[in-house]
Amino acid sequence: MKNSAERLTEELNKKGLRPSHQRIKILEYLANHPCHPTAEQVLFEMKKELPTLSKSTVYKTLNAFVEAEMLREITIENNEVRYEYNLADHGHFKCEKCGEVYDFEIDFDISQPEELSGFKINDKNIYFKGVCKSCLKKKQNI
Amino acid sequence: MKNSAERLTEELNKKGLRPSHQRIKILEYLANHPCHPTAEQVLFEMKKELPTLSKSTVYKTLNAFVEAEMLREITIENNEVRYEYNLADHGHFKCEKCGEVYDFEIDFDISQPEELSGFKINDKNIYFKGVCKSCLKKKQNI
DNA sequence: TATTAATATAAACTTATTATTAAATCAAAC
DNA sequence: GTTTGATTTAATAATAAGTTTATATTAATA
Repeated sequence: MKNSAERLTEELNKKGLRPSHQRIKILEYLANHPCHPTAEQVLFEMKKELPTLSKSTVYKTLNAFVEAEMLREITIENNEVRYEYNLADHGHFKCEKCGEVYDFEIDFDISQPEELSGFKINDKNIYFKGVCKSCLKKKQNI
Repeated sequence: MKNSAERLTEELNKKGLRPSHQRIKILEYLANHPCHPTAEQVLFEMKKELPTLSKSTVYKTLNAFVEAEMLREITIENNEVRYEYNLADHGHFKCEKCGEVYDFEIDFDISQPEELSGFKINDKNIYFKGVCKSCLKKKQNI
């Protein structure tokens, strides 16, 4: 575990968030897995460790983390918000077959487009869609 | 009008869509305005010309146009789908103040990222968020 | 321990989208 | 021009899914 509960507790304290058991566990999960779960997926996953975890706690916790800039919200599809711990600029690829989201490195220091001169840019997003290697492989084996 | 009703009628016929009055008007609107409306905004706008236009017609029409690859769906926020006639690759900027969406040119021929080698890419999207020039100007005048 | 904040539970809400069905429109044949 | 059949539209209701709220309970801090 790169991110120990101790370190994450400290991180929560720094942000003025009381380090409850649930918050530490949820943050630990996101910090130590390169995943991009929806709120629903976080709930499903964390129920294994925290059987009493509730939907409202997950939503409140994730929103609090985004507010505190500990997590990043990503929008690829119009019907789901995903969360990730990785705050560094990078692109996302979503597989149309399996739904998995992959990270990829890409140069975000694109020169500011002429059309946006005088604009204040707060957030840059790049996402691709298609079929991932693993799903392409499956298809061939049919 | 760059795109006459006649030309659009032909386009609809080519795609196998009966060129109804509503379809022509909606397509005409999108083809001649560089806008990125939601279904709701299309309804609101077109009601001026087509007072009896209904929600279901707008949704069906827009979906049919996307299906026929006459319009492109764009997802920036998780709670709204926007539509545009411009099928060429370009980026989008959404202003967090006024909600307006702007187009900008950007090089999409980025070399395929290493992490995506072996992946099939069907769709590339780039969107920025921030505050547009016009809203920045307003702020200064307060 | 007292105080304050966070969680669990269930229910309610919000809102984009779709289904349904009757009426209207259109194309084509008569 | 009229009839016929199929497609499209209008209007309403229903769906569906993610998200939020109310409240009682529990946990964390001072």
